[in-house]
Amino acid sequence: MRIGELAERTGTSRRLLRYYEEQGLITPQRCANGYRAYGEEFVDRVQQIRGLLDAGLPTRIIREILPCLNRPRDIHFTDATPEMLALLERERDAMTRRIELLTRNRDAIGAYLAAVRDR
Amino acid sequence: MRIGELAERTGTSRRLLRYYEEQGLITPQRCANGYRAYGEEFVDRVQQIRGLLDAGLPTRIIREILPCLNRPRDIHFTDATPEMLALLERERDAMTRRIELLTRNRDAIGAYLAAVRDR
DNA sequence: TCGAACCCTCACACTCGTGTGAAGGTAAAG
DNA sequence: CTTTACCTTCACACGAGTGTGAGGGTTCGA
Repeated sequence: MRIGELAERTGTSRRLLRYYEEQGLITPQRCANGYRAYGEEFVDRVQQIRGLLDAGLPTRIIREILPCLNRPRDIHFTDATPEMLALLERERDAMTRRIELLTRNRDAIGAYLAAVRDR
Repeated sequence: MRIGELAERTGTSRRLLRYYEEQGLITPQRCANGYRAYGEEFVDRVQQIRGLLDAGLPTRIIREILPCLNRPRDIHFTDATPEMLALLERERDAMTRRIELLTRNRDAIGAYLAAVRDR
């Protein structure tokens, strides 16, 4: 798969895919002509990256935790240092707080919309 | 209340409060000496702004929808144009998608942590 | 063989939410 | 009166994401 197709299938721009690569988040193969070649698994990978970025994690952290998360079954325990685990716990808790905040705000907007509709 | 106290009570920085003002999200009074003077209601207001920013809304949008949301009971139906309502619906739906994404990612991290713990 | 639609790198520049620090005014307490 | 802890504005900088354009290569179908 070349960059255009991956961009289309993940809903990102080519630009952004190159940016993620520059940040060390994905490292596609290269064809003889220099074109990037992505496997099927990159679709999921990119979506996970977008999810984590959206969760507020900086690329720096994502780069570190991605190796632990990218194999759904065969988890990499090896490179999970204690610091890494503590970091993950903190991030998970921050995400929980974030989800609550987001839910409250969404519901506030929802309540407003409902009130207007019932007017 | 001056800026320092508001910053402390809302968990933001003074810098950020000035930025929100610059963006037209809050407009505190001014004392004779030029100091910003905030009323009690700004605590809630700032927290709501932070919630919406965290939800991914840009200040531009927040500036528009805040007048509709800032009075919990006495909602401003008046300035809720159809475009505004459509915007709010879109944002609410985007927030829902965002919550789902965030939850999935948090759970993935949680599952990883649980797996490591059970090793 | 030509053109369209891809791809490449490099680079400048903008937005948005923040941090940080400089240079200076003010207020209150020792 | 001086120190300390506020406050003011202004400005530079960063990270993440994104647009745009220059200058150039590749692939493929008409």
